[in-house]
Amino acid sequence: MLDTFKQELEKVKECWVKSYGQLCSIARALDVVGDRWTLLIVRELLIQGPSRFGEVQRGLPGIATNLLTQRLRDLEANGVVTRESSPGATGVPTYRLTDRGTALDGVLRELLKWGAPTVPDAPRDAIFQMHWLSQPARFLLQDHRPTEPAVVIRFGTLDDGFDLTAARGVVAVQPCKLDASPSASVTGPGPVLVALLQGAMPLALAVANGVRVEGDASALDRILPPTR
Amino acid sequence: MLDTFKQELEKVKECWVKSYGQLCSIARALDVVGDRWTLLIVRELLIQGPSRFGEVQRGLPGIATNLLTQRLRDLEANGVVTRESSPGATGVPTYRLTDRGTALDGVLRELLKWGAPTVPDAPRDAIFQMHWLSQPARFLLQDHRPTEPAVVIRFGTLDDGFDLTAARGVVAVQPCKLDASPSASVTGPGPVLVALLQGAMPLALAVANGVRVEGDASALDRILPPTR
DNA sequence: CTGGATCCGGGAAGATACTG
DNA sequence: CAGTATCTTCCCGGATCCAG
Repeated sequence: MLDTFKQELEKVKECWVKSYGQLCSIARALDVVGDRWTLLIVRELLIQGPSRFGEVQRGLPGIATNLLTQRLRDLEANGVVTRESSPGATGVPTYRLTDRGTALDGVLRELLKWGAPTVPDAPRDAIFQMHWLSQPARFLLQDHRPTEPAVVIRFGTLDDGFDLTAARGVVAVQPCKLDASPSASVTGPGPVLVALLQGAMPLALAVANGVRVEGDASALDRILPPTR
Repeated sequence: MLDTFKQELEKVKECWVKSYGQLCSIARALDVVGDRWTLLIVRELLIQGPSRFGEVQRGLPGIATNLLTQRLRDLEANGVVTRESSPGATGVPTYRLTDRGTALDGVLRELLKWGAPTVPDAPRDAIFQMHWLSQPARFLLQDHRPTEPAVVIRFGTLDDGFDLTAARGVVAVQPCKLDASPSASVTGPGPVLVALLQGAMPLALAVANGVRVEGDASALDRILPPTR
C-alpha cells in the first residue's frame, strides 16, 4: 500500500512542472525557459544548428550530463526542440530547434544587448569559446561597405568558430563550412576579441595583444565598429 | 582555528555569486537576471514604478520573503535597482529601477511576445492580477484612430490595475492615477481579458463572459486588435 | 502592521561513476 | 558517445520570529 502511494506520488511529480502559476505572458515564458542553463542550451542550438548531445555539452562547460538530459527532455516536452534519431540507423539522437525554439532569437538578442557592457568585467578566468562571439557579431556589427563584393571572414577554427559573411550591407553568420574559402581568418584571446568587436580597441592594438589575422586584413575594417 | 577557517569560507561564499563563468554576453546577462524570480521582480518594478517591499511582494504570489530580500540585494549589488529610505524619516525603503534596470525592458518585451501564445494554455488555477496585463497592452495594442482626441481607459481598479492612454496613434500605460478621469473602465476575469487583448475574442463575447465595461465602451474598439 | 531575519525540510543542481 | 544512477551540496519555499 505504501508502494502504490509512492508510485502515485511519482506520477504527480512527473507531471508537475515548477511553474510560477501566473496568468502572465512573461511568467509563462519563464516557466519554460527560466530554469538555469535552459537559455544557454537554446543558444548553443541556435549557433551550432542541429547538434548531438556531446556537441551541446561542449558549449556548456560545467553542466552535468544528467541536467543536460533533463533540460533537453523538458524543452522537447515544451515543443522547443526535437530529438531525432539520425539517419543511418545508428540511432544517435540529434537535437534541433523547432520554429518555436528559433523564435527565442529575439529573447537572446535582447539579453545579449543588455549583457554586452558587462562582458569586459567578467572574471579573468572566465571560459571563452569562439563560436559564442557569433551572436554579438550578428547583432552588433554592420557591413560598412555594402557596394563591394561579399567577403567571408572566419573567426576561430573548424573546431570552434564561425564564418561571417558581409554582403550588400548585411552581416550574417553561420557555423564554419568546410567548403567556405574565407577572405580572412581571425584568432586570438577572448577578451581582446570581445573588445575588438565592441569597438573598445582598434585592430592594431588588438593585434599587439595577441590577435592574429591571416589573409585580407582590410576585410575586417569593413565590419568592425568605429573605435569609441 | 577551525572557526577562523569557517569564517574565511563564509566570506568567500558571500562574494562568490553563482556564475556560468563564460565570456559571453548572454551568459553574463543571465548571471545577473537568470535566477528564479529575478526578472519577475524587475517586471513588478517596471510596471508599478518605485515600490515598497510589500508592494513588490503582492505582485509575486508565492515568493518567500527571505528570497525577495536576497534578490533585491543582489539586484542592488548589480546596479539594477536602488534602495532608498523614503523621505519623511520613517526609514521605510523604496526600491526603484536604475537606468540599467529600465534597460531590461527589451528583454521583458521579447519574453512577453514569446510567451503570449501559451497564456491561454495556463492552468485553470493560475493567479491573475490586472496590472500584469499592462505590458501586453503596451507591446501588443495600437491606437487605431490616431486623429481623434486622446482617451484614457482604466483596466482594473486603483488597487490592482493600470491606466491606458491612446493618443496620436500611440498606446501608453501607467499605474492608476487618482486624478485621472478615465473615459472607460474595464474589469473582468483574467482569461477572458487575455483573450480579448489578444484578439482571440470579440468584445461582445467577452462581455457575455463576465467582462464589465463602464463609460465609453467605444473607446475600447480604438485599441483592441481585430478578432482573429 | 510593515519589513525583514532566522530556521528547517525537501528538492533541484552539481559531481562522478557506471552502462549499453 | 549518450546517456543513467547515485551521492552530495546547496538553494528554494514555508513557517516562524523579531524590530521599528
